[in-house]
Order: sequence, then structure tokens, then C-alpha cells
Amino acid sequence: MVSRDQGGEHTDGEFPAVVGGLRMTKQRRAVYQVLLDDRDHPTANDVFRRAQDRMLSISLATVYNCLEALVEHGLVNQVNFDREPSRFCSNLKEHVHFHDEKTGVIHDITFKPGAKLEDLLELPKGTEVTEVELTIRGMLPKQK
Amino acid sequence: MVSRDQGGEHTDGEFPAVVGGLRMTKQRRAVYQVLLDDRDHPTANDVFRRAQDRMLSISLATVYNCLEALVEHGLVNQVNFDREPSRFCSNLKEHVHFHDEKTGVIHDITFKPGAKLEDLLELPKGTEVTEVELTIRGMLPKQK
DNA sequence: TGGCATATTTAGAATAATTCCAATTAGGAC
DNA sequence: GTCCTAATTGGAATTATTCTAAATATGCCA
Ligand SMILES: [Mn+2]
Ligand SMILES: [Mn+2]
Ligand SMILES: [Zn+2]
Ligand SMILES: [Zn+2]
Repeated sequence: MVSRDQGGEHTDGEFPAVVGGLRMTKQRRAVYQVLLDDRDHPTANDVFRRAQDRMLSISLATVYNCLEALVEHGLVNQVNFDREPSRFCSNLKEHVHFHDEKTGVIHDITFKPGAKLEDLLELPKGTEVTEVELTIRGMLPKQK
Repeated sequence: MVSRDQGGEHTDGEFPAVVGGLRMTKQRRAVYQVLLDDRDHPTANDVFRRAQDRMLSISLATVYNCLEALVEHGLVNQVNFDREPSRFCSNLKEHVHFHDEKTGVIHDITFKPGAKLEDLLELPKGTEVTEVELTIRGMLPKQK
């Protein structure tokens, strides 16, 4: 019997074979693990290069496919800044993004407890909000 | 030294020859007027088609050039939703965007008086915010 | 006013992120 | 194992946008 194993029987204990309704193939696992390991909001191409360390044979098309699947199943968020390449974020807690213009680093920022964004806005009464996307650019204070 | 009267260009009375430091060529004027006339956040291509009604000979490259110039001089805002084509907005009052998923219409939403977005967020003390971009998706209540 | 430097416009080519396609490979059920 | 479907793959296609290089317009100054 000569069959190369693409995974799916979950031998290494990292993930179950199915996560959030998504079958965890070897490729999806690699892509997902890349995003869990370094939460620096990499682009698809960043993810591709990092995933290649885990799996030499993975293709860029597959990375795009995996990212799409992970996003659709709610395991990962796709984050866009202006017209730049999309970035990907495995932080599922509600947060917004702060783009530090000095360092280029993208930070996850949470709302203060009890904060209700909609209270700040002149939205017609009864408006149903399904998604909020907030990006802030600026500079963090000097660390000392 | 820029004198108030820029030498008798400005034949059609709509704009002075220079606005916000930007020389108002016939093409820039047409593009800007398109954005002032209908504030429905058109794409560059929408603007191109509308500008052609005013000026048959205008090119798409010029529309992109004009939009860039208008944005750089702060007369127009460039608005991005996900990976969709950029949209352009001549509303200079501070506002955020509400994308009505039922109708596809993009509405300008203002903050309530005195609202301070930064108060809601867990930003490190002393953080300097230079730009905020907020997009909301959802559905407006039924009109009756 | 005409000459000159510079800015702007233009058509079309180039770019780059992303998507699509068609062929292969893998996984799971039986 | 067989069969069916899902996933992967390399490469081509797409598309908004940017770039290029040539033509044109504008502003300035003698
Ligand atoms: Mn990317
Ligand atoms: Mn456009
Ligand atoms: Zn994030
Ligand atoms: Zn707007």
C-alpha cells in the first residue's frame, strides 16, 4: 500500500480532525498553526512563507484556500488596511486594530468593559448592527 | 507669492482657480463636482463615467490622478470596504460609514456631540491617535 | 506677446493581490 | 479495496490600480 497521508486522523494531538465544522487537513492545520503561533497579523504571503517551514509542499493557492475556509468558519479574521494586502488574525476576542505608525506594528485593542460603540453614534433608532470594523492609526507613547 | 486673483482663468464661476492649494484644472473641477453633486460614495470608475458626462475627453488615468490629488489636498476622503474598489467621499465633516446590507447604500454617520471614541478603548495612556476609520455593517430599521 | 519650464493629461502597458480553472490527489463511507 | 466528494496544486486569468512616456496645457517672465 503506497499512499501518502494528508492527515485527518489526528496523530499529533494538536487539533481534532474537525474544528468549528471545518475538516482540519494537514494544510489547514499548518496555516492555522502559523496564525496561532505569531499573532502579528501576517499577510497571505507571510503565512505562505511560514507555512512552508512546516510543510515544504504547500502552495500559495492552498494558503489562500485555507485562509478563506478558516475565515468562513470563524476561526480567523481577515483584516484590511486601506488598499494593502489583507492580513489575518486568530484573535477571536472582540477587538479593534491600532496601527503604530512609528514601528509598523499592528496591535489588538479591546473595548473597555461595558463600552457600547453604538451609543456614540447618531444611528437611527432600531438600526441593527451586524459588524463593526475599527482601525486606528497613531503612535504609542515612548516606553521607558 | 499667490495672489488672490490667479490671472483670469476661472471662467465658469464654480470654483476659484486654486482650492486648498490645488490648482483646479478643468478635469479636477469635473471630478470634484461629481463628488459634490452625488454623495453616494462612488468608485473611481463611477466617477469616471459621471465625469464623462461633463467632459467627454477625460480619461480614467486622469480620474485616478485627480482623485489622488483631491485626497492628498484633503478635499476628498478615500474610503475602503474590505477588498472592494475604493470609494470617494466629499463630506469633510468627521463621520463614519454605515453600509446598509439590505440596500447596499453607504450612509455617513456622525458621532454624538461630545462623544470620545478613545474613551471606549483600552489604549495605553499617552497614545497619540492620528486617524480613525470606522465602518459599520447592518440594516436600517424599516421606514414607514 | 512669445519662449520656456513645469504641471497635467492621456493611452496603454505593467503590476500585484487575489481568484479561477482544470487536473491530480486525498479522505471517508461502505 | 471502490466510489464519491472535497481539497490541493500550478498556472492562467482577473481587476483595481499604478506606472510610463509622449502630448498638451499652464504660468511665468522677458
Ligand atoms: Mn497577502
Ligand atoms: Mn474604483
Ligand atoms: Zn487582530
Ligand atoms: Zn462618507
